[in-house]
Amino acid sequence: MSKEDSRELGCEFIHVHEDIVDKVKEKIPDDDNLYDLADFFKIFADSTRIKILYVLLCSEMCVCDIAQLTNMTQSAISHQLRTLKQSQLVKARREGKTVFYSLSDGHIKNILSQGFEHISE
Amino acid sequence: MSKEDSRELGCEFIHVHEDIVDKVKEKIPDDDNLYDLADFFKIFADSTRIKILYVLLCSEMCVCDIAQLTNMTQSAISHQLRTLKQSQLVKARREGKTVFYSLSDGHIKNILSQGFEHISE
DNA sequence: TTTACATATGATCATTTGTTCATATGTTCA
DNA sequence: TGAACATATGAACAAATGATCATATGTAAA
Repeated sequence: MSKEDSRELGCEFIHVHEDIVDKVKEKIPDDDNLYDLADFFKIFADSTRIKILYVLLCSEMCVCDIAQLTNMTQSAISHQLRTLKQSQLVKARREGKTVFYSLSDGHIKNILSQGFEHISE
Repeated sequence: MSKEDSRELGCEFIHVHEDIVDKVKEKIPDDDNLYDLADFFKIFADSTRIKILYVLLCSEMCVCDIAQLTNMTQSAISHQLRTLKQSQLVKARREGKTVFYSLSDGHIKNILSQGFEHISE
């Protein structure tokens, strides 16, 4: 590797431990997986959605119940439920005029709990 | 409760199960906690940051190494490391000109793993 | 103390995201 | 069928976010 190349590459550490860097490179997940992972965490990255999930943890519920419990507009909740449904964290069941939403994934409680443990430290 | 009130409140379910709704209300975490929780998940809601964390999972590393491993600008990485440091997920150690970053929290691996399990289903 | 390098940071810009408003769809009951 | 209600949705807007660029800070060696 010429001296010009090494300048372009950046700090000296790269050259000293180039082999280590190469090994680490292999351990990084594919870009597709990383995007999916980020998208997954994005779902929990909004307090309204977290509230909805907490509410549904207790019992299935209709849209306007959730809206009331969370002090949010029916529209806002409906939009977020759509997001949650697309992410398959939530499922819907129609009963006459009302639509009941419930969790469609048993791990949600664990994920929220683990997050909670973290911020409580 | 008058008929006018009930109309304002929304769907009929509210009235039928008002007691249940009240109980659920008690189980929702405080708003402060919800915001903190959302902020916590926000950290993992970006693929660049996840990449950085994966890299640091293997070994401590300097900024430009991370930049090279992630195919990102030194500046972009530095900005994100700042975020991660403020969230106390990462700590820095200076050695001469270079600054070595490393994970400051042992749970990060678990959190990423749990997320990964999820998207692999 | 000047030079070179590693990192940090402020400003800017484009993109994404969440809410609101108005309105559409779907369902029940008179 | 039409009125009333529950939910869904598209458009618009404001706020948040992440990358880039230029430049500043900090450190070591000549």
